[in-house]
Amino acid sequence: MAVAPERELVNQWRDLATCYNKTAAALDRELQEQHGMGLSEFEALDRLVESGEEKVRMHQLASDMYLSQSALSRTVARLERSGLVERAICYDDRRSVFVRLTETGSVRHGQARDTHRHVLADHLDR
Amino acid sequence: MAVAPERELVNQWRDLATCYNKTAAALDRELQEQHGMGLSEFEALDRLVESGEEKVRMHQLASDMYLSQSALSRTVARLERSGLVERAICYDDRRSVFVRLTETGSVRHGQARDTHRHVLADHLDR
DNA sequence: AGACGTTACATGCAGGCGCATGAAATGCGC
DNA sequence: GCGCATTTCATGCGCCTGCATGTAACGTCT
Repeated sequence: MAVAPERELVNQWRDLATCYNKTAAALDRELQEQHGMGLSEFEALDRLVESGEEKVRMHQLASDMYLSQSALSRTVARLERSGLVERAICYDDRRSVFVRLTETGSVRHGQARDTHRHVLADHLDR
Repeated sequence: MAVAPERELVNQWRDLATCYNKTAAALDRELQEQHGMGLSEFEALDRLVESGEEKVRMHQLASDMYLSQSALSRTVARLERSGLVERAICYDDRRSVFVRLTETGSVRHGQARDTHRHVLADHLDR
């Protein structure tokens, strides 16, 4: 009688893992094929747009993402290389780096957003 | 009125991603530190034990895991290198490979299992 | 001002993953 | 039995990740 909750816990974990991995894989595939960007890139863009701010510090961006600091640094580097984002010096605190959405970044995000939401609707049931 | 469900969907996805990544990271860290094995290794062992069978085909093992076929192949290779598992030829179908738990594999799984369940209890609420 | 601990990013490195491919065994149609 | 598509697993390759570390800027204490 004390073993049932444990099985329940494991099943819950497996469902979580399966659902996450399937959804993440689908998102990454669709975003890559249709918009030439990976999942982390899109998620970073999405946070950036959503913040409402014109430019956001790396650290702040990292804070509400699951990515590590180093992974975010490289993600932003990829976005910059693609021209979707620009880095700018923060004069208040010269250690920090501002990340700013470019014009094309805004457009590309808008397009990718539809794909993103659509895949989510397909894989997450309410 | 038609935008609220969309936000809800995105929030659901973010919660899922955050929960999964935090849990997976904790599992991997604890299993690595305390038992010298990664998360995929443990999950594979767990499926193996749970099957009840003495030996299981690779393909069957892969079927109820989120891992790709190539990733599973390497995971089993690592387990074999650590002596927790053995590969055996399947004489019915010589393309297939049986995976069999070793004595030490069984012991190590039993130990790691406690860590695994404990971490799950910490990170998943019912 | 000078020294020291802290914070914010970038980067070398090792390791895991998925995709595409390779190699071997199987099954199917003729 | 022969050829050809299919299945099953292994592996080369490129990419991404986290950890540990390096570098520069900041803050504090004296």
